[in-house]
Amino acid sequence: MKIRTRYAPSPTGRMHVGNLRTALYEYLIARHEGGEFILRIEDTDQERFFEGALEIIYRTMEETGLDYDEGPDKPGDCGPYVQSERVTAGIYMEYAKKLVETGEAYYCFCTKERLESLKQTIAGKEIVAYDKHCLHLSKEEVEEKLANGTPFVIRQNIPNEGTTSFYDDIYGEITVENAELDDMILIKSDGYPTYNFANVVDDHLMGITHVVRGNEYLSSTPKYIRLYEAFGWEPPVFVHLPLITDEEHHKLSKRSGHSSFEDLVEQGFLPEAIVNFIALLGWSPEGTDEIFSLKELIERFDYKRVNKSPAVFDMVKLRWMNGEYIKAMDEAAFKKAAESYVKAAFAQAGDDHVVTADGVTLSETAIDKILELVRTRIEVFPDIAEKIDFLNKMPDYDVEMYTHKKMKTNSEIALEVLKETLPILEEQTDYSAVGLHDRIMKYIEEKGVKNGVVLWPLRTAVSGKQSTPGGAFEIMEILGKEESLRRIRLGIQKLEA
RNA sequence: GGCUCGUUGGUCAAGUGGUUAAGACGCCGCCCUCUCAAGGCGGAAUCAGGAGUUCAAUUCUCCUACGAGCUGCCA
Repeated sequence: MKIRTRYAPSPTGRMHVGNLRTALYEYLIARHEGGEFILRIEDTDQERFFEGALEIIYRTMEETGLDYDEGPDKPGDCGPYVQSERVTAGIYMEYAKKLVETGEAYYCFCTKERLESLKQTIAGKEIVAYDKHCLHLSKEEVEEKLANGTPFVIRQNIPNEGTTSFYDDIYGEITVENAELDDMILIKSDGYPTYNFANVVDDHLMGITHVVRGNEYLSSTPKYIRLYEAFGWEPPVFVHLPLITDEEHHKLSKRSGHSSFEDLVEQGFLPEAIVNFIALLGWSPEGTDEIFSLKELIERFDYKRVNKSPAVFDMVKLRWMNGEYIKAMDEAAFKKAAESYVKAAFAQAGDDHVVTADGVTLSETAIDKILELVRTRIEVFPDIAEKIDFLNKMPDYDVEMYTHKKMKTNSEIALEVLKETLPILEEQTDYSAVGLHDRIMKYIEEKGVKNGVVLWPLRTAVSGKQSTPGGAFEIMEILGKEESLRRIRLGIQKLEA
């Protein structure tokens, strides 16, 4: 049988990484076997509906590469793919009534007040266990209330004896006492189905073979099983996924600031890296590889290897992985993605140049050099700003910086070196890194000192920073002759003061 | 409270009735080197606790502890 999985988000906001991982695994399970993957929108809660959330879902699926075979915007044989439209079509009410007819469900007219009176507080939590009050209404009473328009819900009728079991492909056999199962609402008083009911009906009607979802549904799955049985339907394969938590081992929440795909993209992460990273949260492949494209994930994904225990979302490792993706990008793609961050680090920017706060115009080729230098030094694009701030504006630095034990320099030596190299650099016309290198190395050789003795002061003078992407030559090449000399003279001034 | 699930280094994790208990991130050190990265090499660090089964338990069983989820006319 062909595998069919579905991703069924509700449009309530940004896409949570837990949901994204569920979508990913559903996609992978289907694609690995050459099966089908569909998108269904579960918008049965009108109150939580969020304008624009649908677009977020479409865009996220697109950016992550999770292409689906059927969905609201990809008609198939099981439409409509939006639950509110299915409500209009009367699908859920029809199935709910079938259950009422067979005694598997019943109308409930209980008021909010009565339900409230059933509420009890246990261990600080309010708990309602419905008492099947309306199950005992006579047929006539029900007809009458229905006829005079009394608001109602339809509840599932679960017996108080016996047990219900099911097999989860990850967690194994799970059994629950029926008495533990509340008579959950199938159809709400507004005529909309609850998630629980719509999910079962749609999964069956849409031919879903593998239901993949978060761990939080594990304990309510027996109720779903009873629904399948009540309808006489074959339950699907269940694949429950472990939770993704924050560093404190709590369910990843919006407060963490990186709970959604969109948050992560805003922070400069690449969709490919995010997908790769979350694929490894709760699943691991055979072997020790960790960097996988979506295509490779499809080939290697075996859901039987999914873990049972929760996984902490580790930003540090995500950052590392993103850095790996940055390093692996081809030049053009990297430039496209990083250029705007480089330009933003300067006072002014044009199409093919940039002007520093110190008034120096840097050409397109200088920008390309910067891009190259920065590439292996960042994990996320916003890191660029801090790395190159000194190019935009010469920082005010302490002369102490010229003293470096390992480089065997101090203020006196630095002053001497700067004074000696200044005329050489004034004469020098070739300001390419190679040209500068050759000329200065010649000087170092003549002087008979270690490289650091000369290069540390030069780099310091030209950058004013303890560490920089690239060395003295690269920086001078980018800055150009005039600005480089200006900075060196500034250094001499500082050292003489 | 009840029910369900989980627990291998700080984190992601492999793994098995007998292993020197993989690998990755991070951390530390060394090499390279004009700084910082990158790259290379190496190091520290793990089977929650207690019983039981067994010649042998990280692995199987039970208990405890801890954590999480559910207990909504949310999904």
